[in-house]
Amino acid sequence: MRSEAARVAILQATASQLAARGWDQLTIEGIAAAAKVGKPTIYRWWPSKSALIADALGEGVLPVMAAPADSGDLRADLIAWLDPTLRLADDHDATALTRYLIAAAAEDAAVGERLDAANPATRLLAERLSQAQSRGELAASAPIELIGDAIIGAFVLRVLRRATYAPGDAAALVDTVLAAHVAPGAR
Amino acid sequence: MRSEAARVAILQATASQLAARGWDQLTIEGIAAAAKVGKPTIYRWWPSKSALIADALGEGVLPVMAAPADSGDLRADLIAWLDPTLRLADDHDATALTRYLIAAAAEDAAVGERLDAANPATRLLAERLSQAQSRGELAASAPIELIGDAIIGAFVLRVLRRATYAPGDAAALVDTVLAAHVAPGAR
Amino acid sequence: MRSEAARVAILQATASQLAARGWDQLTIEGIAAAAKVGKPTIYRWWPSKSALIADALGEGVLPVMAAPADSGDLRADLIAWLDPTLRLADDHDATALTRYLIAAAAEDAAVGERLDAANPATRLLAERLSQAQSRGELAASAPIELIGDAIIGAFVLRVLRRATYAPGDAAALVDTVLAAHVAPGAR
Amino acid sequence: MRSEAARVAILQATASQLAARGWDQLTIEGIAAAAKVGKPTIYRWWPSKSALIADALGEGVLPVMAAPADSGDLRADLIAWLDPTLRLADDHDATALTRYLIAAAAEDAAVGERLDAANPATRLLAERLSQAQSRGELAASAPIELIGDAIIGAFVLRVLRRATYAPGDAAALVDTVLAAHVAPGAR
DNA sequence: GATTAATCGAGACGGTACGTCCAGTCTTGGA
DNA sequence: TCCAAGACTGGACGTACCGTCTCGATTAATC
Repeated sequence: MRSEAARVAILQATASQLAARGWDQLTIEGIAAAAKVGKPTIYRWWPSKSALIADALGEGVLPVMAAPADSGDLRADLIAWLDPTLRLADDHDATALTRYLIAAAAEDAAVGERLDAANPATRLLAERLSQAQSRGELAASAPIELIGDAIIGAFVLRVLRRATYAPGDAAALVDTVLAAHVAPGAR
Repeated sequence: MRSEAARVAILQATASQLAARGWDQLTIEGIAAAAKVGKPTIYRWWPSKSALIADALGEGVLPVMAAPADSGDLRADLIAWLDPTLRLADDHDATALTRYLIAAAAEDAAVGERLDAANPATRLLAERLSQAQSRGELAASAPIELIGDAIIGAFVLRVLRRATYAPGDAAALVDTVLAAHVAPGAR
Repeated sequence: MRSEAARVAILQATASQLAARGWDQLTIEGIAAAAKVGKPTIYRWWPSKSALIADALGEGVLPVMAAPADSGDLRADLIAWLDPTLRLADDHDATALTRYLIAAAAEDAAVGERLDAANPATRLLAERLSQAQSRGELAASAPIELIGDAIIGAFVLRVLRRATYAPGDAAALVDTVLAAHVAPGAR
Repeated sequence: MRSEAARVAILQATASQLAARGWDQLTIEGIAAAAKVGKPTIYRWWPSKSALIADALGEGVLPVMAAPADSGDLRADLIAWLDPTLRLADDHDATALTRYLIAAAAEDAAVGERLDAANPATRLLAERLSQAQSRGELAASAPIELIGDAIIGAFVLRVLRRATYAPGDAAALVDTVLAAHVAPGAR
């Protein structure tokens, strides 16, 4: 019978080890030791490091990004949400976990899909956009998913590039991607 | 005196091993064997796997993406350039190298920077956009770099997500990102 | 729980590799391969090559020298035992293992002690001498250990020097060392 | 033309490195560095570590044992010479070089022969014995070489065994080996 | 006294083995 | 009965030396 306590301990250990040491340095042995569990217990239930991370993502053990606020002004909300995020990307330690997850996603399809499904950023952004759409703030024809991809993709790229932050970046990005779809009378 | 033959053989072996086995499975030992070189020769000159890849990128040993054509119609050119790329992203084998490079970039800052600098996609796209700008096809105020980030970032995200291709994706993405900046009379 | 099979295989591989290749050429890697064992298994239980040899000596895996016969005539028995041994010392291949063990003993105290304790030559010679002593063939005051050291030491020296054998050497050595201690009426 | 300065520096470095680190840890690279000489300069003139040591022995760069005194009383002289030597053998650091040379001799025939030829102990002991013989202190029939082998062999064995010193050992050994050959009226 | 050939130092090369870490499998003993 | 603990085979790690090889720089002997 599978021990729930062990399962949780393992996923939490996975998360903390990933945050602390990175994808490459993440070892099953280390996770087992941190979770006070035998290695075979891990191998019994998960086939690989990636599967562990995919599961840890699903479990919400890995940290979470806040949702954009909903003040009624989509543009302002998105900028307010994006700006500190881009600023944070300057700090390579703060984005370390992001990068580790990107690496994991690049290596393993399951992590990629799970990361996408579990990632609050993607989901919450989509929700905010579709809210705006239902209110008429955004054109009905606006391709919500693509807009999300463009914004988050640009963020990912900046993280990978270790880009430096400049004030106005967030506004420029939001405007670039959003401008074409703002409903005529919305402003 | 450093042996140029060894240097080239090592970088080429790095590229071919990376393409064949992926970032995680990439071993210095394997590279050394493939390059018919002693391990210490590699360690003498490169501190890590990442440094090898960064160098291989600089050397142009890793494959290259074509430039968008310049027919005079920016939108059409970008779509023609982007569409097959997105379609290709359906094929997980074809994008494997892309994903390996993303993983490497996520793990190592040097690779990230080099990948950005050496990546023809980023550069060529920027050139095409700035050409369009100088012709008045694109608004003078258009943030070329951000537009590039949004497009390529969306592509990266789809590769990570193993998204499936749908006809029209390329056009939608280009329109989303570009629409706000097309010069008034340009269409 | 330690694997007995692995332990024995490793000690036997050590012995055969030592005999075949010598102390200097003895590699842990080679032993591991010959014993079909992982290197870490060796390092888990033995800190060094020397410790392996010391253990192999204790296990009796390394070859053994016959005891001197006991015909009642000490001098004749010792000569009969020593003569073929000295003759053999002419053959550098036959004494190779002896030399390897000397080298190992010189490098490592544990091997030295174990070699002394496990070496049947020392022990059997001492037993034969003390038998002779209890029978009155040898003076009660005879320093058995020193006599043993002198005989075996001379042998070791000849092996190191790659001395050539001459008939009568054995008798001369036995007489030199023993004469002073033969009990007056024993002959 | 061969550089004499380099030759001497190399042999001295060999000697000091051997004394300092032992036979096993003796590296050509270390010798070259200590002698401020390129490795090929060593390989040009000596085929192996052993050859270096054999040469260093011939050069007298390696330390030397004193001759037994000649007071006219052979037994007393030998004991006086042997006793401090055996006592010294208790100190494992002091005998380290002896053991290293034994190891080298065991591994390499050339060193064995050279060690024997160059070793003052063997030679000086033989000289002292033959002096005693010519004076009639020792029987004309005494096998000088064997007596030497027995004494020095016993010493070597004690060094290998890391035996502890007991007062009287020297006297007992000398008596054991010598008693049979002291000329009747000599005492 | 200049030229030329040998030898020098330095150190990179292809390799082998080192001793370590971790992977993933298997076995055992205690809960 | 299940699981922690941990030993097992195996393979890659990054390092130390091996013995060989090119390099220029420096001598030493010949011309």
